[in-house]
Amino acid sequence: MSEITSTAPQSRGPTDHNVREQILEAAGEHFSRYGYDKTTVSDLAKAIGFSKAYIYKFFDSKQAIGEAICSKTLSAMVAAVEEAVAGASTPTEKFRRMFKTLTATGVNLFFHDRKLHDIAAHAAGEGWPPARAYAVRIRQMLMDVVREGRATGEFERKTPLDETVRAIYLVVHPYANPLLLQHNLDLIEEAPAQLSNLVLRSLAP
Amino acid sequence: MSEITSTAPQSRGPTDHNVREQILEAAGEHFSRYGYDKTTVSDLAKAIGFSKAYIYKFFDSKQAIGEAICSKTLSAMVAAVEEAVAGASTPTEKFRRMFKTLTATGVNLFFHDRKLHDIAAHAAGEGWPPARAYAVRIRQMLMDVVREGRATGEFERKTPLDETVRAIYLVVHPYANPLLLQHNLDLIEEAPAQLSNLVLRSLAP
DNA sequence: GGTGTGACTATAACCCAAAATGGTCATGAG
DNA sequence: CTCATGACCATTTTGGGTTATAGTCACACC
Repeated sequence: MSEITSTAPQSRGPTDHNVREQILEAAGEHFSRYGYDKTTVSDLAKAIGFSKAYIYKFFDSKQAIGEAICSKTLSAMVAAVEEAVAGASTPTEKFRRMFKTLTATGVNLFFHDRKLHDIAAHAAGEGWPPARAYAVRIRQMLMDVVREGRATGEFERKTPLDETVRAIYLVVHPYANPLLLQHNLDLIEEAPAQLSNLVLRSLAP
Repeated sequence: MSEITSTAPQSRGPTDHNVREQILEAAGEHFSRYGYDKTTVSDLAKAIGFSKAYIYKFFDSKQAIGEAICSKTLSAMVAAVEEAVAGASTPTEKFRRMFKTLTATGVNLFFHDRKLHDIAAHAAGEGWPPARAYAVRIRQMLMDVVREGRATGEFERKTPLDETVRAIYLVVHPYANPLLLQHNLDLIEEAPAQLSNLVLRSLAP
């Protein structure tokens, strides 16, 4: 599972370096336990036995570290969704599972790793590259499913593909985006199924 | 334009009373100009020339005043949407206008009366009665439109009415709810039209 | 009864100096 | 040359003492 390839993840120093990984490991631990704000760069430095200054040989800023961690989190969610989709046979079922898994993993993150969720929500709100990349990835997956459904004749083909995908993404967005998801928790029980049905009705040939 | 009838709007003292209206007038002015938090109950008292204690003869709490103002705001939005819908001939067009006007008035509130928008967003987040009543009202309007569309044969009739309406409401929700709308401002240009198209496709007989 | 208030309390908001933090850089060790 | 840091600065964040605010109540006037 590779991190989400973001636009310009510019990091200083060698991209693969033992220390860089140590930093990320410590950051993952600290951010998850104490949160992004309550973790200082010095904390991370101490955790790996180096000085704070050395951290900045590998990352442009604290935010860059946050983005890397966020990237990992979102990649894990994408992986979970991909796995769920892979296990379905028809495009219809793929879409259902995609929506369901998307919200389920999001909710799971919210309740079981709140601190990491907060980072993801912040990233979504601020348009951090990993959040953008995540959104692009979701749209891609949607497009794949719709394409396949059109190929098999399961979905209608009149509406321009791009328009269809954009609209479906807009439906999914409030549940895929951590920032919005946390305001929709009271709808989580019903929303994925009901919206899946609506979307699939709109896709009927 | 009457305020949104909320569940248990319990207010003290006589429901129609000159002073009560004075309070609401002053509150509308102050909340809109300085915001809910920056307005004190004493400010309102001073504005109408009474003591703070007297305010509490008419309202249970500061929040109760806030709810009343919020109710007015949301009622105005509903009225705007109702007017737009009334001007359309077909259910299809009614739905389009409803969605469009809903987001337009919401965005307008956000940009032109930010302080009142903040109250509405807070109300939505906290589940204040006026916000709930507003949501119910929107769902009612949706149901009216869908019903009419089914009656004229413009919309499909297989899916249970209630399910259809719930799903459509879930689509509209992120743009009707002030709390969510403010996080979707970058989608405002495209969302109403594209989502309207998707919903209408799903309603096709 | 209806109208109206000053005095009171418990809690939340505010303020600001002191401490902590993000980030840089010149320099040293090997 | 690479690896690594302490000293340093500008901005934030924090602690906690003080003030302001929401809400109540007993009472006064008509």
